[in-house]
Amino acid sequence: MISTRGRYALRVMIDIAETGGGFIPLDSIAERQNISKKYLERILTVLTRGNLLEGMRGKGGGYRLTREPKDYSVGDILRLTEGSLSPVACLKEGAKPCSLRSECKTLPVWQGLYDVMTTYLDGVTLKELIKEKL
Amino acid sequence: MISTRGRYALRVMIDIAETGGGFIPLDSIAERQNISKKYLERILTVLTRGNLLEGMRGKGGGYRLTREPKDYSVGDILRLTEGSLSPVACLKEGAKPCSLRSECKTLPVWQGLYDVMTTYLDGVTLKELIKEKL
DNA sequence: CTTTCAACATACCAAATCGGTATGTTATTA
DNA sequence: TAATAACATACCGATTTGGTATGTTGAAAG
Repeated sequence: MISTRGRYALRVMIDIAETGGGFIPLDSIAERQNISKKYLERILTVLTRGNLLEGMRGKGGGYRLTREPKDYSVGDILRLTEGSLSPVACLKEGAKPCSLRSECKTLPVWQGLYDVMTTYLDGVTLKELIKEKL
Repeated sequence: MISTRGRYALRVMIDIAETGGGFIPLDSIAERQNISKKYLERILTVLTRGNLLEGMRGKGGGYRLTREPKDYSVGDILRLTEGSLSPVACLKEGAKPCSLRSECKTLPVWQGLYDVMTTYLDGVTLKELIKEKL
């Protein structure tokens, strides 16, 4: 349902948020989180392209947040890495409108499910998930 | 996320609930719902094995509900056909307990998501989805 | 008692997705 | 110019998904 891409992405965002304000190299994230470097690289690429992270090359480079932890919702992170949070294809943004839409008896169920999911996930921010620095 | 198996299953349950109290043959369901007969057969097998439906062979046979529409929740139907409603593997019933469970910062998120989903889906019954017979 | 109807049981298949790896290029700093 | 580390592509095996084919069993009608 939520694949490792999204789950790893969330863990990585928490990791970076906790580790500090500077650029964090991929290698150290992979080590702490116990994720294959190459696989993690693909996930970080998505996060960077989506402007949730900023990448910096060369020595002293790495990744850092582009905003404050309180300004990331879990929904933001998952929507980007998973593609969509829609539980069914017909509710995905950009899906071809179903011809039976008006008479579909199941649509309200999916819409309702979609709503409770997004409300919940958009309500949790990174800030609430990181360990406060003492 | 929710595959056609679960979506079809829900449509079929609504169909059977609306069509009446007798045995409804697969062929007529497939026709009304525009689903391939052979694929539908597999879904109905799951629903029958899970005791959500009762099958009857031979002429005059077909499928019928084993309970009243108000006693089926959407969650029941989807849990059976989709296997689980858990959004992540580590929360599936019977999953090997994650060794990092106590320190996992993302687990509460998944648990919370799981909770809002099941609360919602278990709160919607078949009865609310069928067209009242006038 | 045999034909017909319709559920039940297996096995197979193509395409897509998932999780992961390999190889190489570009930009930054020491 | 050498080391570092992000960026870019392309490939791969295993699993899941959606679907089909073939045949068997049981119940009712004739």
